[in-house]
Amino acid sequence: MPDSHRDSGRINRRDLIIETATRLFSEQGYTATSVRQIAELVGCTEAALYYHFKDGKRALLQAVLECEMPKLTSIINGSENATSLQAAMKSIAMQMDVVGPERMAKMRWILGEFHRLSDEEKALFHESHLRMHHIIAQVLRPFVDSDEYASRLAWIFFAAGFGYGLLFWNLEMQDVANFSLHEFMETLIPLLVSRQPTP
Amino acid sequence: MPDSHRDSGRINRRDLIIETATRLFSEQGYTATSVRQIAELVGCTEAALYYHFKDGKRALLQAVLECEMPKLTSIINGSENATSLQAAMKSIAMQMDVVGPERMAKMRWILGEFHRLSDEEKALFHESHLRMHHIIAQVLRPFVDSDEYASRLAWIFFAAGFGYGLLFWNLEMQDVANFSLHEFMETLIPLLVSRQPTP
DNA sequence: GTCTATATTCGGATAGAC
DNA sequence: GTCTATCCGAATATAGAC
Repeated sequence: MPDSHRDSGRINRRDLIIETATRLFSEQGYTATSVRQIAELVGCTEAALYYHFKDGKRALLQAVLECEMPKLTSIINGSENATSLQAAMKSIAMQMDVVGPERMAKMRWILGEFHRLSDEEKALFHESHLRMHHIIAQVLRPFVDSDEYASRLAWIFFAAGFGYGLLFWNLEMQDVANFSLHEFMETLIPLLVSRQPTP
Repeated sequence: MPDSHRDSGRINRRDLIIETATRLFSEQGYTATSVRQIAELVGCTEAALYYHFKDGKRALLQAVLECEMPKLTSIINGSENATSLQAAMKSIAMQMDVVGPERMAKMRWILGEFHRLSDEEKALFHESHLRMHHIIAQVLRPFVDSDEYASRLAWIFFAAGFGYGLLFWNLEMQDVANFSLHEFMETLIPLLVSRQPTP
């Protein structure tokens, strides 16, 4: 990977292309987005785009997938020093609200495109989500009896938050049902902290 | 809508087209699927397809969306006469396992395509999911103190199951993490039944 | 209802000049 | 690195014969 330096305050063209492609793929889907359209929005020609991504559209997809997968874990900021299970979960839930529509759009897109990705591309997400789960489990660990239970609780919390986001933000259920993320978490978290390992 | 009768055991061609389109849209996405390909699989020409759907591909999408939205609620079969909150949830969870990859694939596809649908098309799903939530809430209602709490619990249960399905089946986390739907529910349900309205 | 044939537009991709 | 010009295949859609 070549150094992606900035020249005089503007990000270089290659990065701009990736950025633009990410937006368009997320909004329209991979196949529905044409190289032509990306080039237009970037402000260059298709030929220029093929200079940066020799293998064409597919290489661009690759780059988009590899890019900005990192800060998924930033969701946990500040949760490390929570003093109770309840506080830890609340802290994570707060961060979830900040994820915002931008990242959610990309998530939604990948969800739809996932089964068509190659094994290597899939592995990227598996790794990223496992890391995410692992960090949540670590944050919860001090307040439960076993690693095993921390892991389960982390999956449940992850899945519930994920499901809420998709139902209410992605499928726009918020337009027809009154249940804010805050209310959701206010109801869920007390339930999740109510018990230790299997009764 | 004209009568979709069968002629001598075979479903009529219009229905066959919808069925085929549903499969292809789910697998490849709307834009990635060509009218040509649908016609080939159906075993007719594009022209024949345009006879059945005068407004072309978009009309086909419409038909696919309107079709088979019903039996979402069949998930609740047998849960009506549960004798405890725990039993009711378990019963619903069991049915979820039966939904199978076919419906899940369509769900996944719609999730990705949703934000590009028209308001009328979106309304179809809002209605369907609200009905789903409402039925779950009704099943849970006898075992909790208020309609309000039944509603919240139903959303949580819905979102958690939804999130599990997408994470483990759709994003194929089952390949890299050991957490079966059974284990998930075995852990979640006891937590959800542990308390009544806000403490 | 279904076909053949065709119009037309748009897609990804490349060659070669600058 | 970026452009102009171009190739070619595939897409949606329609006309008109049977």
